[in-house]
Amino acid sequence: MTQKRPDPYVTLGEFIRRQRELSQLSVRQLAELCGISNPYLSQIERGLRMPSSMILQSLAKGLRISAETLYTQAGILDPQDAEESDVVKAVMHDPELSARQREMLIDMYRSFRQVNEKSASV
Amino acid sequence: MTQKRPDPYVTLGEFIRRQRELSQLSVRQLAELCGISNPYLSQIERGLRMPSSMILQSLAKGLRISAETLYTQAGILDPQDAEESDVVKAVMHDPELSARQREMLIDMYRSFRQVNEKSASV
DNA sequence: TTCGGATGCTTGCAATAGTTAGCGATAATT
DNA sequence: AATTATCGCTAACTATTGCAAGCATCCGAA
Repeated sequence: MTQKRPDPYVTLGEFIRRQRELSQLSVRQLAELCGISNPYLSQIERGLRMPSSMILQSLAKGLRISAETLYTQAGILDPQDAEESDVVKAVMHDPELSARQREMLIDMYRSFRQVNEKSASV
Repeated sequence: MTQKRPDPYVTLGEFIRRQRELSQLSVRQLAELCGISNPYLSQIERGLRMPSSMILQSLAKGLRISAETLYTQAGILDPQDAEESDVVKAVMHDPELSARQREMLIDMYRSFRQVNEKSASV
């Protein structure tokens, strides 16, 4: 556990917006990717609408994130998983990788996190 | 691995009804337990209505089943997610990465695995 | 400047989720 | 037999989701 969590109390909409911006997508682009209308996505991000299960599933696919994570963010699923540094742990425990491959994956992961942190602070 | 599935093609409603009957509950009883109206539960079980995320969550609690199981039954969560490697799952769950970064990590991981498989078989 | 395109947002409207009231059937009690 | 209670379901309604059309702003090119 336990990297620091960005914010314990983000709403689903804020989370989606953040993910979208991290992916450098406009509202319209993500909306089309998910097969939903752009005004509706805008409303979801601002918390004016509560998307149905199907819409959430589409959003998860569009953002390439697990639906469970979205549900957890939405407060719909119990937040027992949703760990951040689990990536490192899982990589470390995978017996099918070589030591060198593990190292590369972890380095790459950490550099991504670092880059994101810097761009987020601006 | 995953529990054995009762039936490959049960609908969400059929699944809920079966669970309810297993629990020896009437429609009204389960409905009250979940805080929803009994006609609505009846409609869900017969496949006439598609419950929202919140309702599904209530049903999961009432039936003492993990919400993920219900979501999978509803075809909302991909069952194949459960079969992914821990690394892929962890990457998919990481909310701090962008969609593109996740994709790159997963691609890289898979190519590693593939390379190892080939060299191992020789 | 003026135009064209991309950005996010507002506004009605159609479709569907979810409710309250109540019906007909069955079963147990009096 | 009559009453009472519980069963699942129908009907009619309200509330909310999700969409198409369009507005206002900004930015780069002519």
